[in-house]
Amino acid sequence: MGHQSCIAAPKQKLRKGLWSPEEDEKLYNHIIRYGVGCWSSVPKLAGLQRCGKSCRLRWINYLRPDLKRGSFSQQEEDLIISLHEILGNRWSQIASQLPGRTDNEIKNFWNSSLKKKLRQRGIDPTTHKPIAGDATESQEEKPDISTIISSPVDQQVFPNFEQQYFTASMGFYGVNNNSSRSELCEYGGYGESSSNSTGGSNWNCSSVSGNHEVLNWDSVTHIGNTILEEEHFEPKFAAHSWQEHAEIRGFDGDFDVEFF
DNA sequence: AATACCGTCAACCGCTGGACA
DNA sequence: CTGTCCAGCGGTTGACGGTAT
Repeated sequence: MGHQSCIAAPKQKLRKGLWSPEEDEKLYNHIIRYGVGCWSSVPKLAGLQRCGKSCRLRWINYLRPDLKRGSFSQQEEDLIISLHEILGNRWSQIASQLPGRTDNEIKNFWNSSLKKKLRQRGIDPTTHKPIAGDATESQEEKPDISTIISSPVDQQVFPNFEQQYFTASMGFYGVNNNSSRSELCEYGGYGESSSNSTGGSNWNCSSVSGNHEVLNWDSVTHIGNTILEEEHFEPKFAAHSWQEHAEIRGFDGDFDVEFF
């Protein structure tokens, strides 16, 4: 099962290793002109001796025009840490909350820098809990995470959804514990019309376009109570309201949530 | 000056799950 | 149901540059 990775065609040997500027140019021009389509056909159409997988990676991690370059800001750093506490090593999900950053970039940043920083603060980067024997010091040095994540109780807004979280830097989030994977869903849809749904029991992330963030009301079996209430969102978090959320995000007037 | 060591980052590898025949 | 193809994901590797010895 699964697909074979970058096996060279019998006739021509596929290139590996670092990309040359010429290769970058070919790939970039091809995708700008024709779009991605099927990655496995991209190298042939673009005139590259690379496998489709390599092209895809090069585009996603380096050539994409919307990529943000340069070092991570303090806000991004805090966000990665707080998201990692919730999501673990789900780099792509973490990356989806940081516009212009790739999963690879975040993973590298985590492994080369953030892990070390957390250890220096006496925090286990895996569990995000104080390292044994270093509890006192780490408690003192640990940043006030309530400024990053808090746990609002806005049942009247989302009566069927118990897991709603506010993050000062990200906005308002719910947790989708669909099957074995939990994931964050950003709430919003401000300024949009609202409708309701009764059939579901959990949220699913939808696409985010512009400043319009919407949610899918998805039918899954349960809400991620267990994981987050027990492990992540205990009393240390203060409550925030939707109004507060709106104010922090800088919305004027009414805001609404769109269900579909 | 040489080289050993370390940190960073781009790229690869192997695996998974979805779509489809 | 099974096999194949594909995109996507996370772990790992290797190249490279900077710093220490």
